Amino acid sequence: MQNPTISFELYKIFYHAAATLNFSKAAESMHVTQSAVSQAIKSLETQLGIPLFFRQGRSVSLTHEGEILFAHIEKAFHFIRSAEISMQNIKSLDEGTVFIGASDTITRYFLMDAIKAFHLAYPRVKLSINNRPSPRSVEKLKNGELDLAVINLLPDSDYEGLEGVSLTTLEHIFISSSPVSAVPVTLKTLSQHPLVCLERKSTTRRILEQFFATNEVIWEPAFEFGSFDVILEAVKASMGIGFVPRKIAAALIEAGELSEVTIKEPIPSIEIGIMVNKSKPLSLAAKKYLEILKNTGV
Amino acid sequence: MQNPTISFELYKIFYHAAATLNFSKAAESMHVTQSAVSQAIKSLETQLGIPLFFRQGRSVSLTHEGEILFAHIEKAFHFIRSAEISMQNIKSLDEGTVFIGASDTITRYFLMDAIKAFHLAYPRVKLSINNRPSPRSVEKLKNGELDLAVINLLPDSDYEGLEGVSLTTLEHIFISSSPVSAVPVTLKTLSQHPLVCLERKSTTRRILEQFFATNEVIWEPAFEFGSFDVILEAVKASMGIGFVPRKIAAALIEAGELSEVTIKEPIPSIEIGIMVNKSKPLSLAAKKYLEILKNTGV
DNA sequence: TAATGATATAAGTTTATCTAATCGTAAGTC
DNA sequence: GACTTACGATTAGATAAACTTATATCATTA
Repeated sequence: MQNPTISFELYKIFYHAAATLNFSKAAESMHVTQSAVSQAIKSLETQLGIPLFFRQGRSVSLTHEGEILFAHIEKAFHFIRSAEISMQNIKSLDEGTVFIGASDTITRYFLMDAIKAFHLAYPRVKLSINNRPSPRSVEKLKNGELDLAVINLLPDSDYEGLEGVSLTTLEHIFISSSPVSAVPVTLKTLSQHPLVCLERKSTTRRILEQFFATNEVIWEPAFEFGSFDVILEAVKASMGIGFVPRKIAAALIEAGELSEVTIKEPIPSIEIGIMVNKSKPLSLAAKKYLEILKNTGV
Repeated sequence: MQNPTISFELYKIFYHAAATLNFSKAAESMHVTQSAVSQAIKSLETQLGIPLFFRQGRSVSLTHEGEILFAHIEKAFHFIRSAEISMQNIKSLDEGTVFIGASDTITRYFLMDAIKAFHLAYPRVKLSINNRPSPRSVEKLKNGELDLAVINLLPDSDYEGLEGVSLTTLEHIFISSSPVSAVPVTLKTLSQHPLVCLERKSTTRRILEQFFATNEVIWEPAFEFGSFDVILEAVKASMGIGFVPRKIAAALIEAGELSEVTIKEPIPSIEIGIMVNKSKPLSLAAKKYLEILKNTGV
């Protein structure tokens, strides 16, 4: 006798009936009639083959077996209630997490304002920022680990299953501690100076290599560092000419601590884009973050 | 927006779907079609207003929110499952408790065999024997604390709401350490001897008092004790003539350690009966115990 | 004794759930 | 690359479950 399992809905009704020990009040609290509760309880008792209540006159009480059942169902009920509260909170942005992938650089220079604004607007929603190089973020996006990723859009990459929009253009410049020339110099001229750049696997480095290759200039970096911070310091210390996104050097150039070295050849720029997984529905929180990110004029 | 609450049944379906991450398999395990699961999940997502799964191609996975929901629902599910297992066990007499009320004396001399037999037959079912005087057992029976009570049936008691059957008749006799007379003596004669009897509130004592009163014989006990064991010892020590249920003295009379003192006047006897609460359904275990009790020739 | 407060029951209706059939799509296979 | 398989979505109609209304029943209380 493989029984057609008992509907969980009956347990909900049982919970209310057992908790109040009054079918009419239980019915009221569930917005149904007393008759419905009465029938549901009867059905549960029949299906279990065990009487759960005993009715004496106008009051009902639990049988011993009913109490055993209630002890279990009560716990189950509370877990379901807390599940529903959790879902409520997620909807009202009172809890939840947005999983974001982005490189260190992008996080620091493009996401920070949005992160701050989001936290101000929805202080209970966590932002889990996964700092990985763009290709890793793309992977994680594809297998659903991330809600969204802000990455360097590379023309030859495989973005199947994803979709996104360009957020901004990342312009690169050369910088030095003091002006090199009043007029733009050629790349060839520039390559005579020691160059300070990011380590090999980075996007910025790839841009740089491609730039030299396209213009058929032989070069070699004098220094390689892991972060733009260190590069800026190195350039300030006159160790050489640096290659960084304009945005990163902007403040220091403004302050007169660094100078831009203009180049005759047009420096390639790259797109920064927001990507999401086409088949993964965006949570409300993620949508809100996206909104803020797009509005926080980058 | 006071929402018509979500059917718990949907959570059951969600549990299976999330646990297998395969709607078809989940459907199979619930003996429904894949379509039903698909629709139920969709309905749950709609009602919650939160996507729970993301479908990419032929595989589904949980969204972050889906995982949060699952974490809760999983626990609830297990509690319900254990509730159902408990109910199963109760039905198969693999667990459960029978609550029985009876006086010490009745328990010892009338229930013990049945208790042993029951325990042998259903070793996992507990017997909770509540040893109280009969009137207390009747009270507890009325308010549902007991499944059944074995009590002295007194003609003037209020057994409303209860029902029961007579189990046996409790015959009382007088006993002494050695034969008093070859022929029955009168109650008056007997009252000349020191009498050893049970304490005032007991049923046996009441019977005795009533017996003397009916026959208009003035008397006073020489000794009052709290249990029949002590009375038997006192009589054996020739401290006086005792008044006890025949059943209790039978073995000792048989062994020649005590003698019955026969009386001219007919000694009243009392009925011992099994009572249950009319409106409280008997558990299967209680039914089985009753059965055994009735068959264990008392 | 009548009124009240509670549950049970019967009949009919509504609603929710399920099935069957079909489609769409990604992933394997030859 | 075409074929096949595995899986989920969708639709429409069928079925069963759940609910409501109305009434009966019963014990308590006024």
